[in-house]
Amino acid sequence: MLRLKALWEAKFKMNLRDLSLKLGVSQTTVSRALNGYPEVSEATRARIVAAADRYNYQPNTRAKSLATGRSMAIGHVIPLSAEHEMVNPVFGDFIAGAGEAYAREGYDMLLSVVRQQDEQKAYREMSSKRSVDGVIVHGPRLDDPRPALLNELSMPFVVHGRVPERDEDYAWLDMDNRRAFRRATEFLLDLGHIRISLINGHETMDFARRRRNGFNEAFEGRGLGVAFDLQAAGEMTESFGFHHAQRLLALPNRPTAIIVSSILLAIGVQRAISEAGLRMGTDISVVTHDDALSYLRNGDELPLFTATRSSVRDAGMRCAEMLIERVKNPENGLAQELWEAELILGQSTGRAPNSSF
Amino acid sequence: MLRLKALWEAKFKMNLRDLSLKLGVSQTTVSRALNGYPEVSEATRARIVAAADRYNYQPNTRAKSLATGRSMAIGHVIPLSAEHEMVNPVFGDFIAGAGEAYAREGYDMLLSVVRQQDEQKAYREMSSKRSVDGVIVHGPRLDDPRPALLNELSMPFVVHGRVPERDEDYAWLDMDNRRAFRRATEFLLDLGHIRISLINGHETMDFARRRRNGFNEAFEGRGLGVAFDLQAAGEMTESFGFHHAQRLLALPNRPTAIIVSSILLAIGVQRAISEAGLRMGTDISVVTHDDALSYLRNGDELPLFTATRSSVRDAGMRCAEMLIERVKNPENGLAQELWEAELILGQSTGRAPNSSF
DNA sequence: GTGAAAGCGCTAACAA
DNA sequence: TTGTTAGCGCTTTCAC
Repeated sequence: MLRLKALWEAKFKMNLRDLSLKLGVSQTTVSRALNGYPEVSEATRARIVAAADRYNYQPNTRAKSLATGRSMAIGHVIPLSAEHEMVNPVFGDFIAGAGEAYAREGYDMLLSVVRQQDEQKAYREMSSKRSVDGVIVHGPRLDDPRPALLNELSMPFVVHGRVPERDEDYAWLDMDNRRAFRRATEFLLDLGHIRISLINGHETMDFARRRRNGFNEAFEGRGLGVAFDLQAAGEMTESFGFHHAQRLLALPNRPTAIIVSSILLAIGVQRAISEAGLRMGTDISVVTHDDALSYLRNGDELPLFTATRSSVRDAGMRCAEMLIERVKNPENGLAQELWEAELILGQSTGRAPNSSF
Repeated sequence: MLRLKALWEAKFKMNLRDLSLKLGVSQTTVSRALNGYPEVSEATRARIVAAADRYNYQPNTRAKSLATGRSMAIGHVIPLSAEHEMVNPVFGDFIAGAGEAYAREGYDMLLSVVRQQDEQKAYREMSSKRSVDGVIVHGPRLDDPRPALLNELSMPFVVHGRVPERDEDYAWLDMDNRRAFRRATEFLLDLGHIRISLINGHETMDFARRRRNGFNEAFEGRGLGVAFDLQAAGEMTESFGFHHAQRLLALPNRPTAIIVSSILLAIGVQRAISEAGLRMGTDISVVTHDDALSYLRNGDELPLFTATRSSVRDAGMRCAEMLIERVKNPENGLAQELWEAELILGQSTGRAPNSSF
């Protein structure tokens, strides 16, 4: 049994010392060879690389980061929606993209899911425990304390989104939500819709404010008054979408189009429309956020709006790249990128039922 | 500038040595006091704890795990759907639950998002780089090589779900998918539905097989033939749900009820129903998987089926607890838990339009 | 081009 | 009850 263990250890739990002993060179040389330092003869390097690979040697990350002072990990603090205790579904897509960048660059991804009241503590801990080299900030809010906190902690970070009224002194990547919602609204106005409703998330979230601004701008740009009675903001849940859509559909002068700000809201809205016996795309147009990729693969036209699953994924990858860049070269300037939202308006966004087109 | 940095370091980058020097005791004593060892006088412990807290001292995790040999981190390897390059949306909920358990127990959560072909490499790396103490296995498949691999690597693990035909020699937690789908189908049969369709995920995924088995058992239990023409399995995407539902609805003898196996499929199905001008719950019943919590908070009846978002969250928490337990006491037996699915059938699952009820 | 030795920040025998 | 000391596995001067 003990022999078996020893054998097994010999095969798998190889460390730098073991390897250097086996090769008859010093640990230093092995380390240098494997880390691509130039002062190793090509012959030795080749021998070492071959052995490392033959014995399946991988450096112990904990030892490595203790020695280098870099943890080679990036932290993500995921806020749990307060009322709802659930994670925003776009998060999975963001992570998929970020994960790809981390894998490529040799970073680990550390996740911490916390309630909002524990958020600051989570960042402080990541900092004082030295568990990450940088963090991605998700879901910036009005008066968000995080950029200041992270600067105080000297923790490199990139914000996915922007803090309202404040986008000077930190690195961020954001979709142009205002522009996207303006374009979508204009598209519906062009089709002859006038009674257009917006079902949005709470405006403590930056993107929700920007989306409403874009929506309003479309009306103002046409010299039309904004129908404030058709705007709503709430929890981005199926239930809110369902109930609010029911309310809208029961209106004497109900909207002919609805712009929906999130996927969960959209599910509820769809259900309300279907239960009311209305046809999407005929009786009522719905512009929403969709699983674009799966439609695109089928060559379909999309019932689509703003940050689609695949663009969130791309954003995740880019945020990760920006942060890694920042961690490696802290002296470089702050990258700030505003992305054009993918916007393909199709099938479910038909004409207004009584438009003159 | 250098002075500022020193000041700052003094305030935040406190380490064990600094703290012990400041207190005039040895590092050992500080370590012992902070880690709750009994052989420290209460007076010293109190002083030390107070100072730690005053200077915001947190042990460096990398150093700690190098010294202890435990990394205090759990790994999750998230498979990216091959065709689709997206993360399954239930994943966010699972993570939320798991994250809570990790936070409570002082573990970090390490995520690695990989394409299926790189999956084994990801596990091997986690093992050889010593970055985690254990892993959660997601989405077990037919002939899944992971349990064997992880056993070979002596890496503690818990499977969320089960590997088909094989549930003896590893720890797992699964929803009783078979039973849940049988109950849901029976419920529809009781309401007078006969033409019931199942839109399922690919049967390489264990839960999909079990769900179909449950569905079929309900028919068999009533002495009814199973309508195989109404069963479909495909990618769990909105697009597949949409197109397949369109096909079903165009049938001369179209189903009066549809059981849908995932949230993305359901969105597509809803859209097809709405575009066809049919009413959910009146013309056609849909049994699906939903954002239960947001409805429950409103005291609504649920249009609900099997692993709801909140039960996935609970499963995540329990899997994490099982794994932590296993990491701490490897000699204990393998925990295996089969959970009853939450199942509240409501509003959208009305009677068959021409049933005799 | 290679190696010896110190040290990253912590824990855990072993002594006292 | 407290302190001394020797690592954990790696990187990185510095000397050869």
